[in-house]
Amino acid sequence: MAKDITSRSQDYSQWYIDIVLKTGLADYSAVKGCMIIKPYGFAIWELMHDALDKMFKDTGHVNAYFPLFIPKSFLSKEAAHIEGFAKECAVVTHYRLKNADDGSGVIVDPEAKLEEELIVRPTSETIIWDAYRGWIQSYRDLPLLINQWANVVRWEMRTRLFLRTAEFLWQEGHTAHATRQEAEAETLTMLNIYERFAVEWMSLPVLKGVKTENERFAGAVDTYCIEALMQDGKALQAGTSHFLGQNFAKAFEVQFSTKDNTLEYVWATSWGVSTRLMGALVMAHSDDDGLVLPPKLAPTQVVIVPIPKLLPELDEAIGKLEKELKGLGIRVKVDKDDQNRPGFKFAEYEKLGIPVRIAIGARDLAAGTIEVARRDTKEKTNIPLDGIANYIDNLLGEIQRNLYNRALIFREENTTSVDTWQEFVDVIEHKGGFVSAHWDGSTETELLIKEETKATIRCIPMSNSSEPGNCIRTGKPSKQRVLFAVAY
RNA sequence: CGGGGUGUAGCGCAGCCCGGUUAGCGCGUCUGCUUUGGGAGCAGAAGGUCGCAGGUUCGAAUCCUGCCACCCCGACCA
Repeated sequence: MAKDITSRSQDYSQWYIDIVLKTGLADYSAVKGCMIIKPYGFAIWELMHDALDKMFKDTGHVNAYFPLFIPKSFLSKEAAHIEGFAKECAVVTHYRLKNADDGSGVIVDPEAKLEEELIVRPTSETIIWDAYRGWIQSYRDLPLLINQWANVVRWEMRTRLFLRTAEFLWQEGHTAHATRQEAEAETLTMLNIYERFAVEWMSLPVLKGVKTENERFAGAVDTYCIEALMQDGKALQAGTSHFLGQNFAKAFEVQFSTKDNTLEYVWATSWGVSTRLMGALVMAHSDDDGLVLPPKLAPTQVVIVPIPKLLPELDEAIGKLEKELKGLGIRVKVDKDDQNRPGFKFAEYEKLGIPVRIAIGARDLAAGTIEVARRDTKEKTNIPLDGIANYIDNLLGEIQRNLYNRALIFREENTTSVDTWQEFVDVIEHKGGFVSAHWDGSTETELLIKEETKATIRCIPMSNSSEPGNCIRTGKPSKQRVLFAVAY
């Protein structure tokens, strides 16, 4: 086991913190609840960004940037929306500092009070819809498919690295459509993109579903989500896509002329994923030795460790191998550093989660093989040098799939269908994971269950078939099962 | 906002209860030599306003008061 990482069985929460801090993904900062994303962590986020950004653009979206500050009055225009965010907004009240008269340092200049206070965006619906009013006049202006990559601030009581921080990075898509059907289709298109990203890039199985009224985004008509299961049996919402109906169009008076020359409010969606995905990535695959990264999101996919002495012919063989791998588009690093010994490097790269490690020394050269070690299974194999690049390329694909399959099996083993309250409580308390159970559809019951067990309804799965039954808690009739879990 | 914890070298800690030379230890760093197929060995060296501010005392890392910061757990939430 890694020297400096707490084991999962000992303290899961500390394990997560150790992984994040000690693999250089992130660090705490001078500001409470805010984090520094360090170069290694940011490199992973950039790979996520690039993959998602391409998917957005391939489906017709364009990027733009809206202001960090939102006039206070905007937030109060949509009643449900403000209610959802009011408690966690940072407010800018002044615009100038000055030196204190007593020389004790700088103070806020009381003379420089803003006429209208500014809210640091917790999300950008309001400022964007205020702008859309001016951009949309006719059906010819629709659809409007805009995304922005930005930071947002939500003043959380309790924060956790990546999973919940006061400031975080995300993308937020905000689209406007002429018809309800089109907006609903857009909501689902984006949900499917998130699912595809989770599965294909993060090797993360996710469940698509609809949120209950209680868990819905403030201001949305429907909130769809992808939910993932972490290794400790807790659920994590990994992405959301909202059908906003005409709520924001009405709040911000955004109307358009139809072909029939009538005035109608536009239909809207918004959707987002955040740096929280980094947390999901860590908690889905990593182990007591450190990070385990899916190859597609690994900043370095293959590391080559030469075994000293680095004689000219060994150096030459490594150079050739590096070139071949790069030729296949593989992100490869050669560690010729003479300061650290191979054993140290092995441990270090395992900690960093690099999917494939190649060791090559004089012994291998003589035998015409190299040692290939995969991070996911810890297997080491001697492979002939001949045709090695293609072998590695395939191996990366296999690791990507293996991580997904492993996580999928874990989720299946940790999804339990229950029909009695006793079973429900027992599974939530002892086994964890997703619990599929009947629910009477009322918010009161949902809140009651939450109070009694800490479990919340993660979603009403979209794959659900209707199945009559009785509510797990109240016994009232239920049309279908929903998914409960204790969540992050 | 409640409960708990921490703050001493870059990192991890001891010392504090019971005040007293020059504040220690491990890791890391630097220099040199030997090493190198799973976290190297030896020798030497550098590195500290002991979280901040007061107080008690001949004397404070240590006792007292106040403050600050961060972390963990809980309530709230993506």
